[in-house]
Amino acid sequence: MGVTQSHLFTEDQNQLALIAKAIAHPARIAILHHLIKTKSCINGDLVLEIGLAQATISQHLRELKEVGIIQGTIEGTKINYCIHAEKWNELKSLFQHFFESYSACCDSSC
Amino acid sequence: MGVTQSHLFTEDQNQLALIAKAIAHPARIAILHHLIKTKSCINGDLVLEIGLAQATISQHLRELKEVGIIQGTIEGTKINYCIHAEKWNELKSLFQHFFESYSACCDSSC
DNA sequence: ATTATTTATTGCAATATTACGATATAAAGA
DNA sequence: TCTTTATATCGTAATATTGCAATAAATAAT
Repeated sequence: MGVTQSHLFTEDQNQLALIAKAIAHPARIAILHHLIKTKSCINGDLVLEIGLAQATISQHLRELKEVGIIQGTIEGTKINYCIHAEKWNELKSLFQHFFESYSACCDSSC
Repeated sequence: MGVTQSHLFTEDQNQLALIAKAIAHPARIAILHHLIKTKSCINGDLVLEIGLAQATISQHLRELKEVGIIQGTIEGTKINYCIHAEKWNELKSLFQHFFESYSACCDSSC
């Protein structure tokens, strides 16, 4: 028990759920917001920006990296994180399709 | 420990995270897909459609109801669930804004 | 070589999520 | 009224997530 029954669902459903899960934490949204704002691909002074411990931020960064939404390049002892543009657009259109699959037809006639 | 530090983030960040969390499970996406496909606002033969137990489906429906993305109307002993159109559009534009806040400017120059 | 800086990882505690059987509730039909 | 049908809720087990201190690893600076 307690484990998601992925085999019951389609590839698409599982994938969209995974992406949503990556976004489903305010810290990770804050990280993305900050990476977007400071286009220059800022590293982990996210620890100062956001009020969480260094280990926690690092963990959130890893989760974002795992779904491919950000990428990091080593620069001396620091690491430059930034949005992965292609992946971002991919995810963007995934969500777009999801939301548009409904909007077409219906009024709330329930 | 173990509890999300919501006070560190903005209203917007917390809200978007909550919505993402509602979508962040393939069963809930499958439910939404099914409600969209059968416009006629089908009730809980979702239990047959999806392979999960009745109690589990009911729990997922509640979570979707709690963020307002679906609504249910009692109809005898059954309940008609359907997408809540206005909320859907609200969420749609929230995600749209989020994804568009980046797409404007950047290439993956990291 | 030693020390400082930056990030990742490990281990652990607190809490949340997922799933389901059992049971409760409530209306419909016999 | 009694039974059936449909849904919700409760209790509980298994697993996942969140957060942090401590520590490791790796480069830079002295």
